[in-house]
Amino acid sequence: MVELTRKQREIERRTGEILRVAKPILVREGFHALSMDRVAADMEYAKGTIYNHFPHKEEIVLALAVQSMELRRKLFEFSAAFADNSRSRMMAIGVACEFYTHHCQEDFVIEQWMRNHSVWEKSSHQRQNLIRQCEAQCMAIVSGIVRDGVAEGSLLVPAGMTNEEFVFGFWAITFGSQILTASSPSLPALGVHDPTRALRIHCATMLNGFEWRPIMNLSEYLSRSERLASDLMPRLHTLRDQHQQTQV
Amino acid sequence: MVELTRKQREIERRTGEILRVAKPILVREGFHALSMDRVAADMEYAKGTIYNHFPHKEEIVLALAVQSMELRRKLFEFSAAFADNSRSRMMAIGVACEFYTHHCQEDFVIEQWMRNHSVWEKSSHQRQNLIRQCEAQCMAIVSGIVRDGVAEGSLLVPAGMTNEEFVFGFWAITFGSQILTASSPSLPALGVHDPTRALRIHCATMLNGFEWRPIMNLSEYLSRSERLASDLMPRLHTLRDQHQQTQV
DNA sequence: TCAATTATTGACTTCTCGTCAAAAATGACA
DNA sequence: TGTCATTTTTGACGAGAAGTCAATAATTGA
Repeated sequence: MVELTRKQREIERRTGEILRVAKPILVREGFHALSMDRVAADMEYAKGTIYNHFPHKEEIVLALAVQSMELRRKLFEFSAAFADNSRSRMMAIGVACEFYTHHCQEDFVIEQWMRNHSVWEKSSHQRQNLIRQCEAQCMAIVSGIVRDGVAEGSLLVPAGMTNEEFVFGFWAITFGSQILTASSPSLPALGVHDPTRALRIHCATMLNGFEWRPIMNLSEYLSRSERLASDLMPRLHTLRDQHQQTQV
Repeated sequence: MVELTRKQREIERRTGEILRVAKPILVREGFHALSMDRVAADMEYAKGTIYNHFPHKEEIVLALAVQSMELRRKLFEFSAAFADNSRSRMMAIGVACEFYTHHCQEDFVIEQWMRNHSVWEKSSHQRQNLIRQCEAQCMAIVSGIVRDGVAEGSLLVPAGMTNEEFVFGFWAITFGSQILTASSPSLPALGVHDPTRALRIHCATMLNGFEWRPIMNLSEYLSRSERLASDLMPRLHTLRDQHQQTQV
């Protein structure tokens, strides 16, 4: 029994190693470059062994995506508890998103691959569910903040709109901005020189537009964001490094 | 000379046919399923002939993307001229985006493939530039509306923010919402039952938040959007059908 | 120690990409 | 119309990746 678990542990360890080898290939050279032969060669195992762990490379991508989504959830969990009033907590989520975009670029790239239709479709329901769960947990964290805001009386979500639909708008603008920043040929050439700052301004406008108190004017909002970011970011760095330790 | 052009025309016609054959494969079965062998077989030509037209399949995707972006631009051009005051014109752009998402789904899927890093990187600068141009034209149309709004005095873009950065927010939220709707496993399960309506509400909030006059309350905005949509949509359908005729 | 179970291996089949020499079609000119 | 240079088309081919599976090796329990 003890021996069995030793072997079992050995196998689990190798699963992690496969992911560690596959991640930079996927992130830096793309899905096409990630081949089972290559992973096997890099690890000095036979290809069949890799297939014992993952039935195809799409499953490797989803396994990586599970890690990335878990990191995101951890960042959200931590950030959501970092401030006191609901609006600041929402702003802290914004900081977490900025952190994820700028300092967890690899994970962000992986999330994009995960959202690729052909990758998603081919992978196991089990891992799909893990991702869905993680997504739901992230949503629960943020919509929880909205719920608290409503309960505090500092926010009124429009009639006929769920808290989650309220969150959806912020999710969409953050996510869309990330993708455009990463994939639109040349935002600066289009006149978009500082997408991060622009995003902050738009979020501020939305928060004010929904009258989420305390209302702040723009410069107030921006300086608070800056302060929040410099307080929160070091902690997020630690969190991220811890998370990466766990993956070994 | 006349003979030469006949041959030339024959070749151009076939380029179009390749795209017509490739489009449904890419859209319905994904990039992976789009193989040169398959296109050749479907058209009853040899593979080498297809390679005479396109050096690899990535180039086919970008050629399709050029068509899709041109359709988008046409929709924007038409919509931007459809209303009189600047805020309504901005709302008309929103309607055009909704139309594109719901009634030009194939083109939207193609745009996503175009934004895929490995596809983009491999394709010719010439086609990349066509796409960039189209993107810039779309941006120019929308930022033009913003400029007009500022000139009319019905809108004040925050200091230190370009018109394009102002547009960027709307672009991001619209685009992000489209991607999430298309790729997030189950928005309804997350509590997002009507993303389209949610998006409208968020856009309304942003427009009001930036004090783009005439300010409207939510129900006013939604009923106006609805009216604008029912006026504009039939024209956009015509426009789309015309565009598809040209591609033959 | 040995048989049963489990894990690993890499050769093999199938598929696609992208190339290129040979074959076919075209066109200009006598 | 016949000839020949040019252009276009063809499909066989090499390279390389996906995924399978029978043979081999390692591990375990008795």
